[in-house]
Amino acid sequence: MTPVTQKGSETRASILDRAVDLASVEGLEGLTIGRLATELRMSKSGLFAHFGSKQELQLATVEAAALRFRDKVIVPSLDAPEGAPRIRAMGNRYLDQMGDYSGGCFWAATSAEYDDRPGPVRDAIASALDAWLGELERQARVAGVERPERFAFELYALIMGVNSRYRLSGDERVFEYAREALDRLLAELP
Amino acid sequence: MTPVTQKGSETRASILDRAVDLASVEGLEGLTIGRLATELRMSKSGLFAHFGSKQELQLATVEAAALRFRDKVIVPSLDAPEGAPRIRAMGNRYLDQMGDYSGGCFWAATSAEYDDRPGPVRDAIASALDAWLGELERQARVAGVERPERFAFELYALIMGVNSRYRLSGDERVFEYAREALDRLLAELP
DNA sequence: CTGGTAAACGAACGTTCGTGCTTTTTTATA
DNA sequence: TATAAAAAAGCACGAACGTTCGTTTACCAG
Repeated sequence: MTPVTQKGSETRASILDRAVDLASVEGLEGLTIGRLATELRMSKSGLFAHFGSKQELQLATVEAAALRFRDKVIVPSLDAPEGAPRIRAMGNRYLDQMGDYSGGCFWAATSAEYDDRPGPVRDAIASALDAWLGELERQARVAGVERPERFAFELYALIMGVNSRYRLSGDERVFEYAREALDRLLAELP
Repeated sequence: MTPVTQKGSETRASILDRAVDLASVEGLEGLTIGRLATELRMSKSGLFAHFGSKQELQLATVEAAALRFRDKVIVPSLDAPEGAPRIRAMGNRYLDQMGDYSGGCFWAATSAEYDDRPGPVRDAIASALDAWLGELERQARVAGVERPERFAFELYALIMGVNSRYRLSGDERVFEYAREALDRLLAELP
């Protein structure tokens, strides 16, 4: 009979959960199988067997980060009506989550790490970010923005800028600046 | 008699020049003494002797990157009058230089790498970026901007956003978006 | 109870990392 | 040109990296 939950997939999920946190701090190259195993009180080889190679672990980590992003930012914003309210909801969700204890933004860390490093990992990161930009653009279009790609870029830049400045200088005023700038962007709507 | 140029300091300079390029791609952790030595056709130990530790090499690399930034972005902008014209000049210089040779922006790569990694290297990166933000802020103040810190943050976010998006997606429209947004920011001036 | 399979393990591999020591080569000046 | 200092190289180290191997444990089907 087919078991309802395989033991292995639970382990795999808990590995990836920790891997996303670790990679947010150390990067996907700095993410080390040995360290991951130590933190999870597993053997290196046992952990390794779940993925077969470091690159497969990295790709699985990117995928897990995308799922977490969906859960923490996208899904909770679906309550808000499409267009301006949802844009505001997503922006706020993202900014809120950034102040968390968590190791900073996975996407800011890894996209900067891989932007000059061709390969499947970079491609996975790029397509996840493209999807996020695309969603922002789609909502901007619904909101009646005249140039949705420009709008999406500016919003993206603001959010990444907040992450960068807040993480490095600890200056909390940047949250205020970003929310004001978002207001200014949304105020242009017809 | 005092020699006009010491051999060692030339070598050191050429090491750091290459180190900045390498760190822009691989990060300051991925910057490896062995690889640096191989590329410069030196022995690991000979190169190592110039710095004494990897951390000293990293700190010297940050310093060299700051000097290069000064030469490529700040100094050429000093022709422009202070205030709005100089802000525009610095922004354009930065954007121009970004399309240059591969390697991307040293500061974008390393600040994301070290924002969760306490220590002297992080401090050096942070203070260099603070100086850059401070200069933007100072020019904004001269230009009569009502809230120079907010202005400086938005400009910083735009420039880093361009770097991030251009490096990852190759979309050249972001340059246009950023220049438009800068125009919009400057148009608010009294 | 038995047999088979999935999961985790411990040990070891070859390589590369940063870092010491010692020796050789190069450079600058008396 | 001789010589002392500076620069570079050679060699070796312990640790950590990703990876492979053979083995042991846990679980479920017959």
